[in-house]
Amino acid sequence: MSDLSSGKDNFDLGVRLRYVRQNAGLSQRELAKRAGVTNAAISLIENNQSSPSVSSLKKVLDGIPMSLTDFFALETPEENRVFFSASDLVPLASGDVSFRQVGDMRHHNLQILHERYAPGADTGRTMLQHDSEEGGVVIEGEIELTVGDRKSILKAGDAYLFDSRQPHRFRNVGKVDCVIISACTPPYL
Amino acid sequence: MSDLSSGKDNFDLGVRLRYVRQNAGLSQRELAKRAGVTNAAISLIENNQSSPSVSSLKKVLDGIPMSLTDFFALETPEENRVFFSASDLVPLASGDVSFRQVGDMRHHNLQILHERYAPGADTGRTMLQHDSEEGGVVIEGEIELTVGDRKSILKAGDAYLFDSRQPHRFRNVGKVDCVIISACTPPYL
DNA sequence: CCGGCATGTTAATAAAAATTGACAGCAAGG
DNA sequence: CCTTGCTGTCAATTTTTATTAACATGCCGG
Repeated sequence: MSDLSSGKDNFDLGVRLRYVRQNAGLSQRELAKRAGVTNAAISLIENNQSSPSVSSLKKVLDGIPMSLTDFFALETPEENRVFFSASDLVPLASGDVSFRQVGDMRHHNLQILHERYAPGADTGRTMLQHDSEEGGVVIEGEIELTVGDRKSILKAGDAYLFDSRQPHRFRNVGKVDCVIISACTPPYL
Repeated sequence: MSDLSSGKDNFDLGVRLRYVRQNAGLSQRELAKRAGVTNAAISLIENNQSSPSVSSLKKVLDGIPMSLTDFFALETPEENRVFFSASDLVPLASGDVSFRQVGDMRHHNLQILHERYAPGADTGRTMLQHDSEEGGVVIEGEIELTVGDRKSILKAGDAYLFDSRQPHRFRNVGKVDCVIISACTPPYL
């Protein structure tokens, strides 16, 4: 029942593994076979329902193949990087809401995210609140944004900007995915 | 009874953890307290008698503190590094015989090691053999070196050079630690 | 429509790691 | 000498992870 991914670590092991596995074009079962583990183990890891031992993780990565160094280095892309291909964005979360980050917040004070909300996706009943300033532009779909006591439905081309200390919440009330490009400073997630 | 450190990975998680812990000036118990784990767990990990889950390892490193990225990045020092401080040498083994390597063999064909043999330490009854050429100079203490059917006791200032395909063995028959600076090409350990 | 075959997920069990609570070694100070 | 406090290690138990063997879903061809 525990959520092993919590910890504000900016590093979600499950999401990261799923990302590199899919990037390698492998199914859970196929990777499992190559790695010498079971598909169930990979499923549990990717959903953060278990935290693999380092030796297990090494076996799994050998099946991709990828080194432990490279796997954990994804947490910290190069310091002075300027250009990022789409596949270089760092996944911070996936599922109903997915966040993919540009660059490494260790070396920057501005966080740019590619966000995708599935229909019905919601940042949650408990409103978000953090000491930053954030804004963004809706690219596809629609999103219902609540900030303090104000609420609005934004469509493609609409934008927002507010002080993140105000309680806020994103909810996709539409029928298709909603894509947003957002920025936050200082970085939050 | 399994030796989790095997795997020719050039990366001994237990040795590495012990190294960074001692570098931080912490005892197993003190680190355990800061990390919120038990000293026994740290002992087992450092001796490669258990392979920590990633979440456990993260907790331990938080107590140092050190990030997972940095911990695993030690496996891969910078590619074009020229100068190394003593504390930058990469520990490959510790205990009765300790090996500390200069730089990263991923990018070099010459392996330089700082070796230390405790009194009685021995590379083992089964002779070493590998496809390299190796040599070294004794800095402190004495070492009994057997190569093929020849055997000699080398003292500080003495040196050796031979083809590693010949079976060989190092044994400290003295009463104090023996320190050797060695080189091997292509890299072996 | 169905059957076949792929996907990812999940409950029960086996295996492995973490904790608890010891133990032995060592150095400093009575 | 003994005590005190530190170090690291280890066996037995608890807790967590990995495997086994299901199950549900989705897609494609008949």
